[in-house]
Amino acid sequence: MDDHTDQTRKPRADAVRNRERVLEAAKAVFNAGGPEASLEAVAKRAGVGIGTLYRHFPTREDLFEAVYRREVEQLSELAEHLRSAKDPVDALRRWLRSAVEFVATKKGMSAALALTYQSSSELAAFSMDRLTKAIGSLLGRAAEAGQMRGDMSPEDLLRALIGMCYMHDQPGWQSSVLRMLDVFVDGLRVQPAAKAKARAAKRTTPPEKRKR
Amino acid sequence: MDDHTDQTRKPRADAVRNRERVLEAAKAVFNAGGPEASLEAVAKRAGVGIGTLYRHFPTREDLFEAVYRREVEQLSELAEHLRSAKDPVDALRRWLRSAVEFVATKKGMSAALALTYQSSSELAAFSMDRLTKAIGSLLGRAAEAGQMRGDMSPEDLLRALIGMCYMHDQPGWQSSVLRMLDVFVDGLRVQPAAKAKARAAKRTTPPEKRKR
DNA sequence: CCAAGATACGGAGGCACCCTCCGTTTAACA
DNA sequence: TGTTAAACGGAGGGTGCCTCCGTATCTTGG
Repeated sequence: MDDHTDQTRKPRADAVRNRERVLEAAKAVFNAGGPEASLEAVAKRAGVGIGTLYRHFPTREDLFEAVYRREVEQLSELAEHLRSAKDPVDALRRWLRSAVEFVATKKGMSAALALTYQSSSELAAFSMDRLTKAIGSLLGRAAEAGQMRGDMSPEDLLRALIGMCYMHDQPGWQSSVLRMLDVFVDGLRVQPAAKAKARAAKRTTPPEKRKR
Repeated sequence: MDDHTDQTRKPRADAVRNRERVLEAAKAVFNAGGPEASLEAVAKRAGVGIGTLYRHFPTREDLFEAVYRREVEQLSELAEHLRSAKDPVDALRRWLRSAVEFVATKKGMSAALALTYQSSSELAAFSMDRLTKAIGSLLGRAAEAGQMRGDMSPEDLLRALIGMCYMHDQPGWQSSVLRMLDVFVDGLRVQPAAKAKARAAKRTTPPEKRKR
């Protein structure tokens, strides 16, 4: 009875490949057809059997969650890449734009997300954490370079971003949010004259919230 | 060709009755089983055939919308009744409590509501209007009686209410919201000493937002 | 009160999708 | 290359969706 075989086996290549394919297909199908789209359609688009889909993602919610998680991770990685951009402020701006785009493509999925978020608060925690860190990284670099106020926490910025996107049912919301974000980033920017003062305030008591 | 028959006929009694029954059943079934609940279950509970249900509400969304509208109207009517209560401040407080309860029973339906709101912005407009008027009526009476500040608009109060309920996934959110509302109403209350001043300020420039 | 016509009712039936189950295939390891 | 665990695919039973139409019921004019 050689039960010493509990050393984990390498996962099968086809399994890994298929999982990836299904995620890709699901992203496309859900974005196009909304959260009610047929899972059989997803399987067909992925070029796998329906059984395979169900083995990887036993419930519809599991699939939602996985797709969403993956995209959050991609946003997070984008922040990683943007860290090496020349202009830190521009990098932050670009990342925010990508985030808005991310929300935009999820338009049809908002109901599904509400449902998923409700059933798995762990997912909410995960994405908040990930996104906060992404923003924090970009924000921190810009602050260290002395180009931005240091008294805005990543959490605050994320909340502002979410709040702005929350009104995404009005027509033209996207450009509106983009405009607001630009204004916002400009506001965060350290004015040349005030640069020294901002650097001094970086790790001390945050200054009183400026009016208008 | 006597086409003068366009004088509207009285609607059939059974049709009216069945419509009402379906709405009642839908409310119960959706609250219990979430927005995915079977429409056939709704029909069965209402004691009507599935065909009848579909004639009255051709799509699932139509049914959602009708149920929701009806409840908003009930909230609105409650405000009407509360207008004749003795204590205007207490009336407002009671209405707010009912509104929170209304949200609470909709817990499972939040995803459906998101969906419905998205597809029919007219519904959103309707309910905002209705609820704003309901609050306005209670608020106005309390202000006229000199028991409350007159510089809070119904829209603001409604927004605050919605905002507070927006966090309804944390455990214990309901009591938290109720507590916050109490604080809020207390804050709106005119202090005996300041009563005269408040009455004077009623229709002029709002005073600076009070601290703490 | 009755007849006639308008209107609403119910549920059978066809269809799409959900999800499980298991015989077949394939990749990892020795 | 053989063995075996793991993954694959899709047939099939079940459920819910929605339409369609013969039947039942209500309103109205006489």
